[in-house]
Amino acid sequence: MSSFESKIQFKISETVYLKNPDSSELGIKIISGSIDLLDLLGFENFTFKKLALHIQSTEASVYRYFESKHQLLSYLASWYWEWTEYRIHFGTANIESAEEKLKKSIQILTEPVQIDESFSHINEVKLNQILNREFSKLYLNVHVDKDNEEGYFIPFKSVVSRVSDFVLEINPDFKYPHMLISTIIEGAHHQRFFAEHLPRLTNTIEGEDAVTQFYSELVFKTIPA
Amino acid sequence: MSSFESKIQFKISETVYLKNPDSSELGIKIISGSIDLLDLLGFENFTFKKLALHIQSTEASVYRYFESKHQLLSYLASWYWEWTEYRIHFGTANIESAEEKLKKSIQILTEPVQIDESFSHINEVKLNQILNREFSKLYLNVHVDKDNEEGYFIPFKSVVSRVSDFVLEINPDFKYPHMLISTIIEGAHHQRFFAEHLPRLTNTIEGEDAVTQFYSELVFKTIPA
DNA sequence: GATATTCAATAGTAATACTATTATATTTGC
DNA sequence: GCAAATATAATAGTATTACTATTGAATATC
Repeated sequence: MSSFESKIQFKISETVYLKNPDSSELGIKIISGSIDLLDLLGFENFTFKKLALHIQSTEASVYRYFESKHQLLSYLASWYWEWTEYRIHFGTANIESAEEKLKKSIQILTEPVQIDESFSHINEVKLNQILNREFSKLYLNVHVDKDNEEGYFIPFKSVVSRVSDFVLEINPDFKYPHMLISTIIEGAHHQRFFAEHLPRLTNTIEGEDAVTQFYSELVFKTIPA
Repeated sequence: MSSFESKIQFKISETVYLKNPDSSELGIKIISGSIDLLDLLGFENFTFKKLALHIQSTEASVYRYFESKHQLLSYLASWYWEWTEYRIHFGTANIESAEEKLKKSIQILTEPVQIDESFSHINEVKLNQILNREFSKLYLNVHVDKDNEEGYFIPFKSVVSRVSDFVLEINPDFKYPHMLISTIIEGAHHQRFFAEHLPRLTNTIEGEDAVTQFYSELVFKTIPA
C-alpha cells in the first residue's frame, strides 16, 4: 500500500473508512474535494453526488471509500485531531513549565489555523472552518454510543486528555480538567462562528484575538486552588 | 384567536411558524407530539410523516403549521428561551446583589429543568433534553444569516444579554460578557450530553452537580478585574 | 342563505442516501 | 507467462425523505 505525496501520515482508525483514502489517487481526490465542498455547502447540503461531480468521479465510487457522509466527516475529524495532537506535541516539546505548555496548547486549540505545507492534499484552513461548524454534529446525535464504541472519538479524547494533564500539573487538585478543556475547545469553535454570523453572542476587540485572549484568561483564572 | 389550555403564553415570533400552533387543537398536538418524537428519534431521524402518524394526523396538515422541521425546532427553541428568560426574570426579582442574581441565573441555565405545571402540553424535561442535543444545529449551518435576519435567535440573544448585564454589574470593565455567558450556556448543554455518552470528555463527582458547580466557579473566578 | 375562508386529506414530485450488479483493470500464484 | 483471484469504478437502479399542488368538507361571515 503506497503512500501518496505526503511524508508524514497519521494512522487513522479503520473504523472510519471502508477503503483507506490515503491508498489511491481517487482516495486523495475524495479527501481534498470533500474539504472544498463541505466548507462551501455545509454538512446538510453536501452529498456524495455533488462530490463525485466535483472530482469527476461517480457516487458509487465514493461509496467504496466511505459508507456515509457521516463517516467521511468522521474521517476528516480524526485526521484533524491527530494533526492537532501532533502540533501540540511538537509545540510543547522542550518546554519545562506546565504553564507555558498549557498556554501554547490553548493557542493551538483556539487560534485560527495556518496552512501546513506538509500535507499537500489537505487545506487546513478550510478543514478548520469545517470543524468549527460541523464537529459537534458528529456527537450530538442518537448513534453517538455506537460511534463511540467504534472509536470515532479517540483522537479527540486524546487531545483533551493530553491538555488536561498540563492543567493537573499546575493544580493536581483541580476537579474538572476534562470539563474545562472540552469546554474551551468547543467554545472557541462556536465563538469563531458567532463572530462571523451572530456577533451579539460574542465580543470582538479591535486589534486583538479576543477568542484566544478570553479562553487563556478563563483557564488561568479558573485552575488555581 | 382562542388560547388553548394554558394561562401563561409567550409571544412567539410569526417568522417561526406558518400558522400559530397555539390557536388550534391540532397545533397543540403537533407541539407536544414533536417534543416526544424529537426527544426519542433526534432531529435527523425526525420526519413530519412520523410525527403525523404519532398524532394521528397527516404530513400535509403539519406543513400547514411549519414550513420545515427546521422551522418547527426553531419554534420549540424560541419557546424554550422565552420560558428561560421568564424564569430568570422571576428567579432574580427582589434580589439586590448582582452576585446573587448571577448565581441564580447560572443555576437556571445549567441545571437540569424540572417539570413546570403552567404549560400542560409542553414537557419541559424532554424539551430541555432536546435543546441540549439539538440547539446548536439551529445556528451551525449555512442559512444562519437568513434565519438571523428573520429573528430566529432573538429570544436566545435576549437571555445572553440579560445575564451578561449581571456580569457587568459586578465588573463593568469585564471585556467578554457575551462570550462568557454564551460559552457557559452551550457548554453546559454539551457537558450534560457528555456525561451521558462521552464521560471521558467531562468530570462527574459523586453526590454533586458537577456541571453547575464547575460553571459557577468558572464564572466567578473569571469576572473579577 | 350565499360567499368567503379555513381546514386537513389525498396524491403527488424532486432530491437524497444508499445498494446491486457488472465490465474492466490489476495483482497473485504457480 | 498465463489463468485465477481480487480490486476497481461505472451503470443503473431502490427506498426514503422533504416538500407541494389540489380538492372536498367544515366553519365563519356578511
